Amino acid sequence: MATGRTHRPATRSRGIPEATVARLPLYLRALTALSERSVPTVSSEELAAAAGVNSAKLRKDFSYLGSYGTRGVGYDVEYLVYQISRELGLTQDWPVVIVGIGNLGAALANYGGFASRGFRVAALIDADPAMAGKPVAGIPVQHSDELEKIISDNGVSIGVIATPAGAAQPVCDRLVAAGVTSILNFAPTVLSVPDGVDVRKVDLSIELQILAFHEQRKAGEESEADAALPPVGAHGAGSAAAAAEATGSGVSAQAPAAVPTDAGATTAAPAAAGAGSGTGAAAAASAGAGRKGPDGDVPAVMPA
Amino acid sequence: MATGRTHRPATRSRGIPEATVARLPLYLRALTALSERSVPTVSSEELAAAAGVNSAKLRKDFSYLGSYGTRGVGYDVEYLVYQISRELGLTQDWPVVIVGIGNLGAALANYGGFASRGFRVAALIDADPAMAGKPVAGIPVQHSDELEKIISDNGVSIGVIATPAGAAQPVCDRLVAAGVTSILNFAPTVLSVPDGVDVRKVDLSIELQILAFHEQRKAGEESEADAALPPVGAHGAGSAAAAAEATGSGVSAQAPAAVPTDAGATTAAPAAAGAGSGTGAAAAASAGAGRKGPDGDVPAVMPA
DNA sequence: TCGTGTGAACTATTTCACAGCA
DNA sequence: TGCTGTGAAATAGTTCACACGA
Repeated sequence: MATGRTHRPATRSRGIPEATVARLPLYLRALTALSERSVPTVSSEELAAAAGVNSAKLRKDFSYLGSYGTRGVGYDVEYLVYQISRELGLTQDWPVVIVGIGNLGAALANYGGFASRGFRVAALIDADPAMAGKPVAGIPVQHSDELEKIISDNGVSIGVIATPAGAAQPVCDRLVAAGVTSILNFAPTVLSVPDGVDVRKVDLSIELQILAFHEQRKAGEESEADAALPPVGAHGAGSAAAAAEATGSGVSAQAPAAVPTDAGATTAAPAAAGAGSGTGAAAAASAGAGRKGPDGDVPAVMPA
Repeated sequence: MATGRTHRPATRSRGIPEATVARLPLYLRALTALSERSVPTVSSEELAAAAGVNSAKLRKDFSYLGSYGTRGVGYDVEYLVYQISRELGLTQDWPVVIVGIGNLGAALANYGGFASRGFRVAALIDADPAMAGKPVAGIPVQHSDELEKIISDNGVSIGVIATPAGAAQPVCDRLVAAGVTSILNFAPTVLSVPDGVDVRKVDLSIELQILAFHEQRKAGEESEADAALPPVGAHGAGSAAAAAEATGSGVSAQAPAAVPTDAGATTAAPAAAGAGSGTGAAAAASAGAGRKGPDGDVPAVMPA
């Protein structure tokens, strides 16, 4: 593998920035809501507000798709819904399989937004024989032995992994071998996939940790300097609407802004520890002496 | 606020970039795994592989935390686990409440990684009286009437919303009013919160749509002159994919790289359509005339 | 007159590449 | 000798601000 350092001619894709692609679903949702209310047109300002972004960004995003608006007026809701749907590939049907029908898998299977927008749950797969045949969300669970057959029979190219961490990689490998080229991973593991396969991950634990980081900062700031922000006792600021005004003002800064959900995707972890491990138990000697750390104790952070 | 464009002394936070913060949990997980295997030290190369990033990025990330490595050797696993945990604020206990104990809420409550790493499920809350008292994951569900009391009694500052979309904003408002300053939202809605409150969202539908976008690109590249795309009687613009160009045959490129999970957070949608709606059924007249689109019909994209 | 579309400026993030320490 | 730590260069993404068309 190695070879060049994966320079890659850079973000191919017709040129729509990833950041923009990630926001299209947001716009689409807001537009769909407007459409349902039969609103004929929206301005970038209004739509941006509904989608939770600022209008300049929205206009820039749309500019990558083409010129679908009308100066002095705004955007035609229906037309834009169509254009974005098409751009996202939602005008076609995407059969998906969900592997791992535990609590989470069942929740995903029942998730309404799943069926809408072109996604169709082609099958629910679980390794537990006892689950086989049991209907979840109206769909009978199938045993994982069938995985390959299901994938090819249905032309599935998107797989959702909701298995325990340990089973994720093996399942992923099988999915990929069977032809899946896009994976949504809910298991707390870094998946290694061949080039050309996309992986996106959703990780509760990571999200919480990011929140904790900011939460900790807030707490520290209280006493430090600016008091304004977190108003004592309970109750958070009141200003809710305040921010309104649009653009400027509010903003707020400490907004998480944009944080990668990431996706080791494609490139994927190359060597990924792979070998090694052989070490096995051994080294009960515990870890390093008290390195620079004045504290040898070390925390806890119990593993999952 | 208004004043300068919210310059804010800049990202307060000691200066650790958001992108880095978002990766710390990843490193932590990899390190914890190594720690369990009693591996004493790791090089940036190894750890990076395990975390699914490249070593340069990892070293740069760590450099924001301080100089915790040893040249020529690597990083002391235990020590690094501690440092990152501390940085993320995981050395303290974070009580969290999960609101909305449906399929998803139950899955979250049962999620192991939840309890670990300093997070503790302080309470499960649901609006359905029938749920009250029923234990989920060993914790009895409490009625939402108790929400405020639970928040303050337990000093909860992090809330998880797993309710249906419609209930999300009201629940969010109550959580915030009760003192919660960090919210993890699983409901497919843009939450509006006051300044100082962080919101992160996890949205299955959005992730799938992003995958679909890339999947579509892959399909189109295969045959270059897209054929499979949506014929659709309507369809305004022509060229659709076409442009693709394909650049590097090797495809690859379309790696999602880093895409924001985002978080409208803070600023949040101000006006957000709010009112309106009253329109109700009315306007069956359908939307605007056939604007530039030669197609008045418009697609489907059924709403959720 | 109003709001889109967009070049340009600015900010954030990633990658390079190499000096320097254990 | 090997690997960290980090300026500097290269990219990516956001925001500004304003010309232009309906």
